[in-house]
Amino acid sequence: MTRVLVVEDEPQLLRALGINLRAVRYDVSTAATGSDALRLAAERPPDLVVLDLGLPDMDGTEVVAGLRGWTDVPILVLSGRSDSGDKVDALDAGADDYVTKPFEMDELLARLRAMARRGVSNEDQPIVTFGANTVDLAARRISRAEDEVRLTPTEWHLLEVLVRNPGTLLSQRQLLLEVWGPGYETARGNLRLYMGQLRKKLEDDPARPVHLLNEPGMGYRFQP
Amino acid sequence: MTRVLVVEDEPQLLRALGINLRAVRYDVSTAATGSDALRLAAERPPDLVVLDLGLPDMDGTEVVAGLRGWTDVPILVLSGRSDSGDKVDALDAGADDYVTKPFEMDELLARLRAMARRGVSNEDQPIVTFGANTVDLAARRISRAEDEVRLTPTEWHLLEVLVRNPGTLLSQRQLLLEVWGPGYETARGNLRLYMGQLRKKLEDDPARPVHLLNEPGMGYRFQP
DNA sequence: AGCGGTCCTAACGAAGCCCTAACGCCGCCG
DNA sequence: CGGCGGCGTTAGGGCTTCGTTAGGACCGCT
Repeated sequence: MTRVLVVEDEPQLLRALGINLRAVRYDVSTAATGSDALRLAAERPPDLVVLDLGLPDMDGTEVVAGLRGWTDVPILVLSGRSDSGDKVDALDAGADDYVTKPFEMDELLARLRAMARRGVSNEDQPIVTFGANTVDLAARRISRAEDEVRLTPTEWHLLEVLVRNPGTLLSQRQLLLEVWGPGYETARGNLRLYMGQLRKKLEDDPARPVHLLNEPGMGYRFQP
Repeated sequence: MTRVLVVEDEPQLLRALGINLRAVRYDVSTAATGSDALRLAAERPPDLVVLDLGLPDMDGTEVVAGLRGWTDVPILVLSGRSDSGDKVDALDAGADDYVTKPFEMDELLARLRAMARRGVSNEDQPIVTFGANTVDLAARRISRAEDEVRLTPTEWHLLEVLVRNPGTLLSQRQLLLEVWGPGYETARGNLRLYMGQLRKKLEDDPARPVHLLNEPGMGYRFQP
């Protein structure tokens, strides 16, 4: 049976994860702190690790580094909305994939399956191509016709939300809530600004977007 | 017994909901704020959630997201006339159904039964097909014979109301109230206008509609 | 302190959408 | 046969939304 180590300090979420994972026949062990996690992993090396970044005792990056020092076990990171910086650091430190809270349990399970299937340390398919662009969400890189495209953190966040919902129309309220957080639901001008930036960097003809589309009065849509 | 969590801040409505739900043998627990709701749901996961969008402490979307982060429990949203934007966002965030205030208690109970029957972890049916059209309500997308059809916000709203009540005759007053809100009950010309737009975009022969039908003096009917 | 980069606000044409009004058409009734 | 009301369609003005540019505030870094 596949052994999963879940590292999560919120009891409710820990419980929910345990139930769901056991329901699909994983052998689950849990830890509430980073040090516990490292100790447990050393005692009985798991096949997969689910790691919340918001731990009380250690930085998520340190936990990843502590594991990566001696094992290639696939690590899936759970990141809250506010930890986007930590998330990037964790991926750089060697995590394999991530899911942003709040997440669908289905999605988490799917990503876990993908990681288990690939076996050891391979990338998921957070790689999306559209037009001349190749977007690697996990590595945070974009190449556009052999060139590198550089995006600011906010641009990344916005693009990420769009790319993760291909073909779906996202209301401006939804986007603002996801990217800027509560309290910015009315800053529509901001959204227009950053959508413009993305188009300028990613569209062949920024004045006539093909992939980053607006539907007046409704919201924006990413069309692969 | 089926457990229902009711999230409602108006005491009278909360009381009415409690009485009616208990009368039909639901096990009811209640919360007056979003944070209470999340806490209660975590402690004793309910089988159904009835959620008012107009809560004092949190945005309805956040509550839905907070639940969807770890559970697939069916969520029915109560939305006031003024929260129509919130309602859409709540559905996008993962709510399963909604009822507009003021509502008939019978209808709410019926929709609750429908959600319970579908059971946990079953999705809505946000995809409807009629004629050459495929309507994806969640993604806000319509394809018509390989082509994309673009609808304005008002057209979407109107179509949504019709599609959610297939085969049912909806009075003009009902439609006007739902789409345009109070104060526009007499703007019949408006309804004719937008019905025409929908027919032009969705019917094979707009002059001889097959799916978007009028019953003179009565109202309109959507025929799948 | 200076500087490059990022983020936010304000402002302004341009485009799109919504509503009102008006005109034909049809069926119904006197 | 003529009036009447409901329906469908078209056209135009007012308003909202969108894309874009410019400028200033706020970092972290040298």
